Amino acid sequence: MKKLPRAFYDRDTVLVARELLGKWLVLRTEKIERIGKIVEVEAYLGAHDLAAHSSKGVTERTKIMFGPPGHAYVYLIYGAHHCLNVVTEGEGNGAAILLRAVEPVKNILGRTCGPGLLCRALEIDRRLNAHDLLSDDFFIAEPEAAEKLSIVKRPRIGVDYAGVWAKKRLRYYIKENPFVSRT
DNA sequence: TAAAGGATAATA
DNA sequence: ATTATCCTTTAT
Repeated sequence: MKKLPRAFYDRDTVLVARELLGKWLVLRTEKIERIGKIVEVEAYLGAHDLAAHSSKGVTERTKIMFGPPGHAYVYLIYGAHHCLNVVTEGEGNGAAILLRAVEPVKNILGRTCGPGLLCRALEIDRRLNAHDLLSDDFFIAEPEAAEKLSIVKRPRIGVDYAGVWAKKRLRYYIKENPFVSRT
């Protein structure tokens, strides 16, 4: 299992988002290793993207998005659910990719369709905020057997307030994969 | 379709 | 200190 290098994240966010599909999200705790295959993501392009948290500038919460690429940005939404993002591009850009769904590969609890459930299934919470994805207990890896993927582009979800940005097709998922949250 | 839930950021 | 807001889920 090959861990993705820092350089993988330090590129155009849309490109990284598309290439993240089919990769393995690996999370190790003391006793157990959980693996989920990424099947659905959304790209958040940075401070100019009104749908992204970083569009409001650097704050206590969003400063991780402006940090170096290859880090996890985990936040609590609606007081009840966690969302996992991956920081991309260079420092100061504020770009990130939201992981919306994974397909269970190993030791996954329950359903994983949707950002909140994904985090619940992998037992992700704010303790993993700002975690380095090049660490040994939480990272993204190249799958052992690369498969050919059909990728579908769709508008993002839950961002109607973002004006023209709400219509941009920055959500990507693997075609006909039963684990994507909505089609 | 609407309410829940808690942290966050803006206002004071 | 108080309030509006929120990249969702679940239940009615």
